Amino acid sequence: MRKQIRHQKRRPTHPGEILREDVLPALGLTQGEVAERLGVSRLTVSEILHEKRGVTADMAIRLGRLLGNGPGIWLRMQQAVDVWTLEDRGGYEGIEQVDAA
Amino acid sequence: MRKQIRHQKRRPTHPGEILREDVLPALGLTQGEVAERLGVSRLTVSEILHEKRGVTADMAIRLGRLLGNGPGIWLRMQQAVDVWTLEDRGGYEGIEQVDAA
DNA sequence: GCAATCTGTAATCTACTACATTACAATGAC
DNA sequence: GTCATTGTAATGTAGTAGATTACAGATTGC
Repeated sequence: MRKQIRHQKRRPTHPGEILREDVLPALGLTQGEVAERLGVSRLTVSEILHEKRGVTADMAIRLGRLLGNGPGIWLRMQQAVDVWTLEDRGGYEGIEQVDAA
Repeated sequence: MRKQIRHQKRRPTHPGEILREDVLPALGLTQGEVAERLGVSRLTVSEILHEKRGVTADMAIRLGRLLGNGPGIWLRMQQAVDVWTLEDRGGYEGIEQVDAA
């Protein structure tokens, strides 16, 4: 268990989960084929699918092109994970809000 | 001049510009004071203000706490700059959209 | 059963970038 | 003129994405 002071209890969905469970199965392509089309290595695809890496802006653009939906969805999902992870880790308690003059 | 095939012509506003031109002046704090409150070095603040660096998720959280508006605004702005920069640089022309099976 | 394909993953190396610290010169306020 | 503030260079650390290579464990076709 971890502290949950003022942020979401559950970690938001990692984009890799969507890719792994929904997107890729619907495409009928192997990881290697997807990697080739994206212009990245198979390892890169595999690690994203297993949530070992984040989706960078570069990867989001590639995914957006491949899937035709633009980079936004993937970036927003990744961002949510990033923020959650950092806030969960803590270290921001000392930052006090300033009152706008 | 640069190519502009199918994306925005102008680079989106860097979060540093907003911080530099609107937010910080309204606060009446020096860069050093802001840095101290954020828990980062003065150099970090200065370089963000001058758009020499991006706003990371960590910095967005810090700014969001300091200003009371959460990390979202800063992250979205940074994201827009990142995507624009990468697309402007090019290298994605080879990626063809797949038709969802 | 056997061979080929696909997948997970480890190891290694490179590159980039954020960040801290220190230092110094230029600017500005008083 | 003095002091605070700022821009910036130099240097070092750390984290992470990415490529490549290699190998072991499925899975599938025949």
